[in-house]
Amino acid sequence: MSSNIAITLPDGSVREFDRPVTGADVAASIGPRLAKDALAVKVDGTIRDLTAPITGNARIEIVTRSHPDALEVIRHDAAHVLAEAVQALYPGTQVTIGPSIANGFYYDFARDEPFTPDDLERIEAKMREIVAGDVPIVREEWDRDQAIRYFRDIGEKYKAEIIADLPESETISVYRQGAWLDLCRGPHAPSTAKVGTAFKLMKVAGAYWRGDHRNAMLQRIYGTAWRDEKELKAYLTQLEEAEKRDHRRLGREMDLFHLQEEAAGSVFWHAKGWQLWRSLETYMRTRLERAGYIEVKTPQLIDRTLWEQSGHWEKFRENMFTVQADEDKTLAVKPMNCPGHVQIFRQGLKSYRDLPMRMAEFGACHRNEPSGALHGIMRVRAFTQDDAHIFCTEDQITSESIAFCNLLLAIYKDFGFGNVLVKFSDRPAKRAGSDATWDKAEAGLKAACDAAGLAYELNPGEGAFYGPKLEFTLVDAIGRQWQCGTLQLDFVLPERLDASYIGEDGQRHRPVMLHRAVLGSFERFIGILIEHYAGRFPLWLAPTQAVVATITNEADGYAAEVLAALKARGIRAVLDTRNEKINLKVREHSLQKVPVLMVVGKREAEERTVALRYLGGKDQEVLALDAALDKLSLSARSPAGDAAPDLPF
RNA sequence: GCUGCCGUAGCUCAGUGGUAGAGCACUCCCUUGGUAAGGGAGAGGUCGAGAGUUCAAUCCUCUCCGGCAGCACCA
Repeated sequence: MSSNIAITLPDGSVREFDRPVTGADVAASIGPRLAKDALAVKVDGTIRDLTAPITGNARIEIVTRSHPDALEVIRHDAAHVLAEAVQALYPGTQVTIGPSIANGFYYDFARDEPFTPDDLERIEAKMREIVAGDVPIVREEWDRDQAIRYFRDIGEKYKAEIIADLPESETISVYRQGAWLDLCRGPHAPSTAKVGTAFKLMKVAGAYWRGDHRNAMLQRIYGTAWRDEKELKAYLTQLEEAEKRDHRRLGREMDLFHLQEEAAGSVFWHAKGWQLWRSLETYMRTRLERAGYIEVKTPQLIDRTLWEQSGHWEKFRENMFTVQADEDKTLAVKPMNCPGHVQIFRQGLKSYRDLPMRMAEFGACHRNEPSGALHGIMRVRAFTQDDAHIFCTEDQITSESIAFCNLLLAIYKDFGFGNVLVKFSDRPAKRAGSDATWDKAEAGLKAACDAAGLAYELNPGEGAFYGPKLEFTLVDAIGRQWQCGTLQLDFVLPERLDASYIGEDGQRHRPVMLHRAVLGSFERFIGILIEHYAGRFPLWLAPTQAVVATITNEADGYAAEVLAALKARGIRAVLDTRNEKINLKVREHSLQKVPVLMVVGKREAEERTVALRYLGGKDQEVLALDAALDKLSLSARSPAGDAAPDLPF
């Protein structure tokens, strides 16, 4: 005990101790209440057990339930309690791993019998018993071989395997709660009671041992856990809210599209859904035109030989649909548009003066996705990309990347996606192209992010073999993340498919290809929009923008006039002259999420006005017909506008 | 693709070894009503497909198809 230990607390105050201390000691020195509430301690930014010795000067925070990191500890504890409960109820079940995750925790078990929903109830009840038992959770450090032997002897093959695979330097720690124990790195709260009561088992599902599909399938039990009942309830309510915006439900309720088993993975677009699509497509077309793109259309069916040349046949064969056209002729339905675009580029001699050539296609692609991957219209087998390939020189990579980032941000902003996350994947170990080229390409992408004010997360070594890439993830109205856009540099395909241009020097050169998409696919993006807006589309996107609803059939004539006037202004409106009360009409069109309701009765017919009611509002606004028309056509304008091109980039 | 669950009227769901029910929607009639469900009557189902067990299958068994959740996949 030669030197003192200085413990710095979050408020900046320093406490001196004359010997090694623990988080529990420090908490106790501050107050009994804190000592009681403590779950763990954060030492220089790392969460540790309260009993972990602190041997040197440190900044510490006592982690109580209100601490930002408390949930991490609570959920991890909950996972252990879950494992104990399961082994108590179902002897012979092997435990594997059980981490805390976003919103909760899970534990993977190896057991021949499947767990049923009834089992989950029993397990949860048992967990509550264990928590109520207030059993101390105690850390022990074991010898490696002894640990392997122990777990092997009690039949815990998976645990033994985990230990055997831990690096030699790793301390083998075990946490004991009562008679039960588990191999675990920790940290844990001092007692099972700290889990609290605000948890719930949610579902059981399969998961591969170590996430590898060649391994055994384990049973994963998911649970959620929170600081208190109020948080738990808020979370469950949020799940319900998310369910209400499910695009599959809204797609049906709003008559946008349907799916059926004879065409699994392909969408039947109904009139309203297709209107939505067309609005989006028109918008994108305007955007692309203004950004200097040309639009093309390439074949659905292309001979196998071209796919062999492009490399798809070798790398992507499994996901491709093929057609046996003749005995010796195999065609493939295109899974991507790039080879087709290169064919167009290759027609005629290209000059450096033609570059950059920005070639866009709303390309309908088919990929035979695994059945388990299909999900509503978000993950389908037939989809249309907002695809484009920019053929350019290496010198143009940076400016083209910047232009693309700006375009992408502007588009996302038009849908209210202000928060965009970027992942930057740089050169992988196995790659094509020279280091000098990669240097240029990576620098170009980085410059693009900087110029667009985008912070990016680095994904080292995760680039495609043919070039580095950016992936753009947007955050929707309820905080969920969707990866949509992408920008990939490609030095390989122009080579494989022999694309070239004549440079200033009169020699042939390889263009660089930038693969890029903003929406990703129309299907998926529309699905995201449905959920993001909860079906309440902004006026310019809403399939039906206005309904003219009559109160009495004495207003039918005038209502028809109003409808005609709306249509003349290009507003998508329908007439509701049914012999029904206005209450019913308001209700039904509100449920259909029509943005504007124009109610006309005897009074409006006489005064040539309309009573406007906006979706979600209770108030009505009575305007002269012309004023109402002006107002609506103004607010129904697409954000892309129809202004002159804002070139050049 | 893997594990588990599921498939009954347009939708949401009950139900039973002896060929089926509710609510909403739909159709018709009455009602002309001022901002989120007016009233009445009626019609509607090869119980996902195929095979098996059984005197008898929507129900039990198997296979297939599709859906849901998760895992794996997303070049």
